[in-house]
Parts: sequence; C-alpha cells; structure tokens
Amino acid sequence: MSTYPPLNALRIFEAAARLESFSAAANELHVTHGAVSKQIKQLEEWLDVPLFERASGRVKLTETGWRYLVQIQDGLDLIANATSQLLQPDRQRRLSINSTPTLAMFWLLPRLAGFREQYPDIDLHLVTSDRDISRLEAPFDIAIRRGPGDWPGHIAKPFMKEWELPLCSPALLAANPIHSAADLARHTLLYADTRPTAWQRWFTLAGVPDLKPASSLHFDRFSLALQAAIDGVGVVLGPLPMARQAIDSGKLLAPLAAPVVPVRDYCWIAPRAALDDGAIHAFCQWLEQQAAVV
Amino acid sequence: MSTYPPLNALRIFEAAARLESFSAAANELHVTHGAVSKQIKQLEEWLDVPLFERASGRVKLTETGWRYLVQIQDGLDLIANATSQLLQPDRQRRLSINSTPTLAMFWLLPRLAGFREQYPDIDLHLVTSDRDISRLEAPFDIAIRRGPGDWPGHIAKPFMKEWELPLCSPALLAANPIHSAADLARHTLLYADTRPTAWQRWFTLAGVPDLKPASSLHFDRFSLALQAAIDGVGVVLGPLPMARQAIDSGKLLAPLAAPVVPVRDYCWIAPRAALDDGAIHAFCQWLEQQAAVV
DNA sequence: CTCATATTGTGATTTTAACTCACAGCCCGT
DNA sequence: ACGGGCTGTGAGTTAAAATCACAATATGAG
Repeated sequence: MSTYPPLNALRIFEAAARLESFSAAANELHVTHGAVSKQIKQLEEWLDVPLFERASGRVKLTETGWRYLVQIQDGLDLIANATSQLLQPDRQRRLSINSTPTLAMFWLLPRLAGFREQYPDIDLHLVTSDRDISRLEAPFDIAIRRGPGDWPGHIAKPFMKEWELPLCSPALLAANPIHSAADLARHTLLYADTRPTAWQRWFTLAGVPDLKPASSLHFDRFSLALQAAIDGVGVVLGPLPMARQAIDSGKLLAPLAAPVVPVRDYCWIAPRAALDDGAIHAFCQWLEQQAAVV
Repeated sequence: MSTYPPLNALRIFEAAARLESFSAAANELHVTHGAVSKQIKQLEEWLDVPLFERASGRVKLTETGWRYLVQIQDGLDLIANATSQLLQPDRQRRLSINSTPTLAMFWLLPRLAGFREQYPDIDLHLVTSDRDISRLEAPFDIAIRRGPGDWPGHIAKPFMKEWELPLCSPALLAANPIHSAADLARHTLLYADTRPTAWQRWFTLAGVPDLKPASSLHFDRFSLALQAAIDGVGVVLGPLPMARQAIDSGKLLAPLAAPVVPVRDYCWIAPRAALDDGAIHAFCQWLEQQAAVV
C-alpha cells in the first residue's frame, strides 16, 4: 500500500520541469499557465519542499526538484509505455516462459536462436525464477523446474537429466592444479544460495567431509557462480549438461571425474487447459528435441 | 510528451487489482465501493478493454489486466518511492554486495578475481537486484545502483558512467547486415523488462520513432537479454562499458556508432555508519580504480 | 425454502478538484 | 517609456470524483 502525491499535479510537474517553463507546459498540456502554477504550488505544499526556484518570471528546478523529477519521470514513463502498448497490441503470439536461472542462462539461451528460426512468428518472454510455480505471481505459458513436483492443474513431463561436477577455468587449473578432492582446499570455492548444501554433499561423496576451502565466494543465484567460474574466480560445482557448452568450448574444465552427484530431472510444466495451444505444444516438443541432442 | 490514462483511476485500478476486490480497495483508499466501481469502468472505457471479469459479485483480472497491472505497478511504485524518499530520509567479515544484475554479470564478475588476489581475507556475497535499496529485504554492505538517488543514511559516490548502443553477435551481423537504424526492422530486438523504454528512446534519437522490429524477445532482466545477444539470438541495446569485454573479445559488435544514449552514472552506496570499515572502504576504492581503468 | 451477508452496478446528487479569467508584478529588450 | 514574456493569485466556472440509496446476484446458514 503506497501513498501517492496528487497525481494530476505530478503529471503537470513533470512537463513543467522537463520544459523548465510553466507556460510551455501549459501549451503542451492544453491548459492555462495559471492551472500549471497552481498545480505546482499544490504539489510543493503537499510535499512541503520547493521544487522550483522562481526568479524574474522564470523557474529553475531545485536540487530536490531535479532528483524527484528523475525518479518520477521513470515511473510516469512506465505508465505511459504500458498504456500505449495496451492500446496498440502486438499481433505476434507471445509465450511467457518461466525457467530456473541456471537452465535459462546456460542451456536455453544458447539454443534460442534455433527456436527463433524454426518458429519466427512466436515471440518469447523469458522470466527466470527458482520459486515453486504455485508461488509465482505472473501467469506463464510454460514453466521449467526440477521434478518430480506436485503441480495440480498442470501437465508436466521430464525432458532432461542433470548432474554435478567440480568445474573451473583452464587458467585457474594451470595456476593451481587439482588432482584429487583434497586439492580443493587450496582453492576459492563458489557457493550459490539456491544450492547451499551442494559442496558439502560432494565432499561427503568424495570422502573429504571436513574439507575447508582457502576462501569462498557466495552468490544469491547459481548462474552468477557459474559465470564467476568461467571468469576464473574459483571452482564451482557445476551442473551438466548445462555447462556442457562451456566445457566443449574450453571455458571450463572438469578436473575430477568423480564423484558425479545426480540431481533431479528438469520438467516442463504447462497449464492443462493450454495444451491445445499450438505454440505451447511446439515449445515443449522443441525442448525435448534439444535435450535429446545432448 | 506522453499520453497518460486517467491517473486517479489508475491508482484505484492498482489497488483493486492487487486486492482482487473493489470493496477492499474502497476500504484501503477510504472511498465508497461505488467510487471504485465507477473509476474502474472509466478506465476500461478509456482503454477500451475489459480489465476485470465480473462473475457472481466477484472480480478477476483478465490476462490483459494482469499485464497492465504488472507494468503500471512498477511505475506507481517508482513514484511512491520517490515521494516517500523525499518525505523522509533511511551491518560481518563477509561483505555483502548488492549490485544490478547487468553490472554484476558483465563488469563486476570478470574483475572479481582481481579483488580476490588483492584482498584474500575478504569474502564476498554477491546479490543482484534492480530494486531500490530501500526495498531490499537483505542488508548489504555496499550497493551499486544508478544515481543520482536519494539514499538517506548512506554515503554514495558515482564511479562509472554508462551509455547504450545497439549490439549484436558477429554471426548475426554477417547474416543480416546493419548499416542504418532502419535496418533494425529486419532483426529480432531484445527487450528487458527492467528497461522497457530503452529501444523506444533510441529509436526516437535515431530518427526512426515508428520502427517495428521483425520480432522481439523479452526478458525479465537485462543480463539475460545481453547474454542472448552474445548467443546470436538478436540485437540488444547494450550498455557500455559493461559490454566492453564482450566487444573487445569479438563476441559482440556495435554496428551503429550513433546515437549514443547516455544513461545515469553507477554509484556505490554504503551505510554512512559503516564507512570506517576498512573492508567496505577497500571495496569502494577498488571499484573506483577498476572503473578508472576503462 | 427464507434470510442474512457479501459483492459489484448505477442514476441522481453532492462535493471537491481542476481550470479559466482577469488582473498583478517583475524582468528584459528596444 | 513601452511592449512582450513570464509567473502569481483571487474569484468564479467547469469537470471530475465521490456519496447515497437502491438494485441484482451469489452463497451459506438455519
């Protein structure tokens, strides 16, 4: 719940500030200069700060007024843009895809050009989130999450497996070789808040449950941790096949082949009622085909 | 100059949509339900689309209404935040850095190894968000946002400028050359929800205000749009110097040198009380040094 | 089945905000 | 000095917002 200033006055303030002239604003807004003068005065009284300095029949924004302008201008632009988009809707079909960030960044994005070529009439809106789909606020046409899951009212299908291995950049490996799990103690390990126990699980399976790294970096999402590994910052417990492209292109190496920690399969999830939709059907098929290629 | 919907009606629409109830909105706004009903109806007639479905004395947002809500809500939030900041001025040896995703992914991450070498005793927790810092749930030691901003209780300093140019991958440019702004009509343009008006602003400055792309892809965050451009999906309006590394390494090209759209400077923001903290001071100094190198 | 409650819809009326009009004051250029 | 351009403001007019009272519909309890 928010408190708004008098919005009509705000609209008029934006024009007057942009044009640095009450009479110009009056012309633009098709009102009298007196109306502009009064609205500005009303807004200043409501906010209890001067927004303009007045001198010799001229106005100049105060520092406060200028800062306020920059911020509310963005807000007003968003409103204007949303409104004009609604008044002139696109003709193309637009699918809203809600994917986990890691899959989006490292697996889905590199393949999207292919989808574009195959389906030039389908626009995509890609949103990334780790939230359970029942807690998403925005509607989606297709969501991608790890399964198995309880998604009532939806159809879901696994289309890709995932597993984890330590990954680091070739430069880092050359500077500080890794031949065994114990060698990781000399490295910076990269952690993601979304997978807090991943490294500990790997240590346990690798037989070094008490291993302490030289240092650590923490990220709020995994895609940042993986990118940090590519940038040579440290060692990440990397998901495959997501990181396959980075490995194939030489950006990342897997110095230790074992243990391979399996993680749950990725599923596409679509509202049951929407499965007659050709575009949704096409995207799901395409997902399966892309994963089968791996 | 923008055309706005009836702003008072918009304010009431936001509350009714959020609460999914006209009478609840009436309570919140301290007006009668009849006023809410009429304002919604006025807005629907102004826009010429139904924003709500009415059934059995209940309302439910239409898909169109939902889309509109999400967009104008951000606009209204910006206005509310700007206003509340104007009305009233606002703590580990692990530094929590809260950065915008684009800066984090494309500028900060590639440099973090350098910070690690220089300050091996400082762990970092990198969180990315586009939210205004007053709306962050997690505390931070240093935030990075575009200024100028009103960050009460904080010290802020601009450390890097940003500007925008169209960017695309070499492969895409070879397949479909871009010699002028008008050539963009044959391309897929990449949009980010966080910068909804960026392309339109660029079109206006480039003298093609009515340009319509062949197709478009939308992402909820800019880092995905930029990565999509690197992956050859389409043309992005890319921020410099963030994309400098991608350009220098040949992953992205800037086919059009003008117009260069300036964007607000990046500032580091730290709580005033924390500036005696050597680690925070060190990170801020380091940021400035890194930006000066550009 | 009836009744009470909750919800949105709407015409007539009232209240409030927005705007106009006309005059005022100030500055600058000719 | 005069004209033009600009912002300020009180009184009055107009338009928008809101209230009020009644209406319609659905749901749940008795």
